[in-house]
Amino acid sequence: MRIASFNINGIRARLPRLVEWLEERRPTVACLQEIKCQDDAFPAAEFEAIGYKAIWHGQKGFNGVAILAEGAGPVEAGRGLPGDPEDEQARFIEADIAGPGGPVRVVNLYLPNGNPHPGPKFDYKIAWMARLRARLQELLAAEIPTVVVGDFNVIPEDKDVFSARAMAADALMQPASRDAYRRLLNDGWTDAIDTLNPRGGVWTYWDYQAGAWQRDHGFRIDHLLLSPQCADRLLAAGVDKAYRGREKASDHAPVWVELA
DNA sequence: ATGCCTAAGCCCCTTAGA
Repeated sequence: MRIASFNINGIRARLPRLVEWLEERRPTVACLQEIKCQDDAFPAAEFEAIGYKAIWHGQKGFNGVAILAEGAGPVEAGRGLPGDPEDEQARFIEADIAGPGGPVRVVNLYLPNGNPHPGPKFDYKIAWMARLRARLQELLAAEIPTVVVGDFNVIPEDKDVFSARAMAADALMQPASRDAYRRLLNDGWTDAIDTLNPRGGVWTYWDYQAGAWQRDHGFRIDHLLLSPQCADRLLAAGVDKAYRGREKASDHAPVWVELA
């Protein structure tokens, strides 16, 4: 099965491009971030028409996540990141997906950006990452085959950015952000793209500004983390880079992992 | 040091993104 993740930056503005990608690539599961719409505005019928059932967690104007799956569709297993009842931002949804190798839990997240650093938005990011770690530790302890995907808004190492110097002040690569991401990996999650591209130089995001796409000034912030049960089944992982170059593209490209 | 683009709210500028 192939599980994909795509920060689409507005589902209404991107719908024709998104349908195009789904039909051309046919991922088994497609996790979307930054849908930027309220629940009643989610275009579920358009996805049904091409064979995908969906669950979604939206909010007005910003954020918002969704999981699409072929066949029987996703079975929701939770929405909203546990650990802070005050947090109402729509950034987290979990589902179980039936597969030929047994069910797989898919966690789809849109981690806070955290800029500007320092400041309250950065503090929210780091606190969110601590809550995420706690939730993911529960899933590891349960030994559920799990794939955690999404826009993590963390550049894990200098090899994951076109210029570490240009981005040095950014929240995406502050030591506190990287340490929190490293702690996740140390708990037992496998970063699929990094494992298959250990020398780096793989980008998943290119800014709209300053000709970043034309200059290939990107970085890697969209990640696919595999629990040990899924890491054993890793066949391939990659970036659908060409979609970033199309008309009306998102500033992110889709990423995907293929499991046996 | 700053803006470079883009989407969406709400209503043509502001907020947020990364």
